[in-house]
Amino acid sequence: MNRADFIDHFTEARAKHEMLVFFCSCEIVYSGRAEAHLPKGDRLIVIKQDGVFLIHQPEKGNPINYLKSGAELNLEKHEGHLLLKGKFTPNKEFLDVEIYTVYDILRRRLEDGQQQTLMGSEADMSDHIRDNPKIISKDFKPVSREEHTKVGFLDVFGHDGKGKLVVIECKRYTAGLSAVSQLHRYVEKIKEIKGTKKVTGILACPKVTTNAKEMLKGYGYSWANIKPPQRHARHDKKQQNLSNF
Amino acid sequence: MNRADFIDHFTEARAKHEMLVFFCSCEIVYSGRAEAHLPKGDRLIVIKQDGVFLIHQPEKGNPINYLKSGAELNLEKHEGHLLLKGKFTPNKEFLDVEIYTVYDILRRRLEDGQQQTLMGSEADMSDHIRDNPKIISKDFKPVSREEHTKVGFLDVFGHDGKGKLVVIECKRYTAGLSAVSQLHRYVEKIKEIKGTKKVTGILACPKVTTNAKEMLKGYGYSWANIKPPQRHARHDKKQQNLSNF
DNA sequence: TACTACATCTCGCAT
DNA sequence: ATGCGAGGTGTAGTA
Repeated sequence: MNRADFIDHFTEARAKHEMLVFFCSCEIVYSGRAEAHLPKGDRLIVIKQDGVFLIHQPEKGNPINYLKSGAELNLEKHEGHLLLKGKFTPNKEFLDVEIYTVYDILRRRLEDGQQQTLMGSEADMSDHIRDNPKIISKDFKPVSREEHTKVGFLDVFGHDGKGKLVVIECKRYTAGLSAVSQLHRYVEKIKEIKGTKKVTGILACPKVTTNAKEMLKGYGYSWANIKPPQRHARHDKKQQNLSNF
Repeated sequence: MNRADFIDHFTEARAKHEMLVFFCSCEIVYSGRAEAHLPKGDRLIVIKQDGVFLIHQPEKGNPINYLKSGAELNLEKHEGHLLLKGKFTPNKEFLDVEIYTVYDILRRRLEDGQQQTLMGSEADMSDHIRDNPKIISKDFKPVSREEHTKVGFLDVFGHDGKGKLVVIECKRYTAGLSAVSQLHRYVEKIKEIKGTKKVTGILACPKVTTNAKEMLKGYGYSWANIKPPQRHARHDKKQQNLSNF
């Protein structure tokens, strides 16, 4: 597309805080938390209303380059190309895009104040355990949930009714070595703070890797096979649609 | 835009593996690894050539909803709206988008086979330490780097020339509690495997959080203040441009 | 601001 | 396929 038209679109879109997307051929240099270079190719560039700057290749899910919300963007006219310079000052990050050809462009003010409601997070799991402690064991008595202390953030904390403290770490999917390390860190800290050795750990998750299971055993901790709660299992049935909401 | 035109654009774009982006008003339900609902609002929808399906709100960096590469997409005609149904079979994930209005649309086949070169990763750090062991300490002798063992993945492994084994974990930015836990896990496993207590850990990174520093000390490990190597410090100078490459 | 941990994390790599 | 850990992780929540 015409170079002068693109400059106008860019300038107006930024001034009016419109969403701006375009296809182009470009070459990219990123400098900041690392140094990166991407040779010339076709990409989708997205500039959001809040300054978010995304560059997508035609495949793969993640942007190949980006700047976060609040980035400053400037378009420089050079001979033979345009230089779109992005700057994110707080982190001293720079994203420079040498634009050779702009193929197509869209811009529009989008209105959206909606937030997504989500079910099945780790917080939902700890809620579920707190409300249904029997799924951990007959004796488990929860005391707190999602507690932020010097210890760390304990998903669920309680005792077994026989004087032994219990730390529960929830994971919504397969737990690996790092989950066991995390649990261990909490247990050790509780021991230190409470001044007792009678503390144990439970990993609550639907699956544990083999190595993690061994490591759990080595520490004398245990695994509670628990799935994250999903209220709406609509897609397991034959039919599902939006009107369920 | 016209509903029949949109259907044609969608169908052709998918058939020709073109990139397809459009602004629309829509309502969204995700079901799979969690259950989510996003009420009606204006969004940018991106469908990539490989089936990646992204839905962006007008602010914030991450897509509010998405399906990974390989998703199947189907457009159903309903009365009063279109229903764009995405399915990612491997994970039994479903993303249904009820489209009320399509404002603008772009589609094009993008050609890009380029890969980004990146400097300053954690691997670069471990390289750097291996080649310059003195930055850790006068005595440190590296033995291996980026080694996959049953223990896990050791960034750098070596000894101090006095019979003590040394495990080094690199972090490119601030190391927190989890980094110390990770290092501890490696050290403990090495002790077990080698059958010796003479093993210590070093955290190599430019910064450590206060709590992590305490935890390190508690284990008797140490911190090596090391920055990830960045060959091109162009933006620290007055001038930078793409032709440096 | 610093710190912590989740995430529909994603991604690559090695087994 | 599974396991494991990095990521320019991003993001939210809290002290």
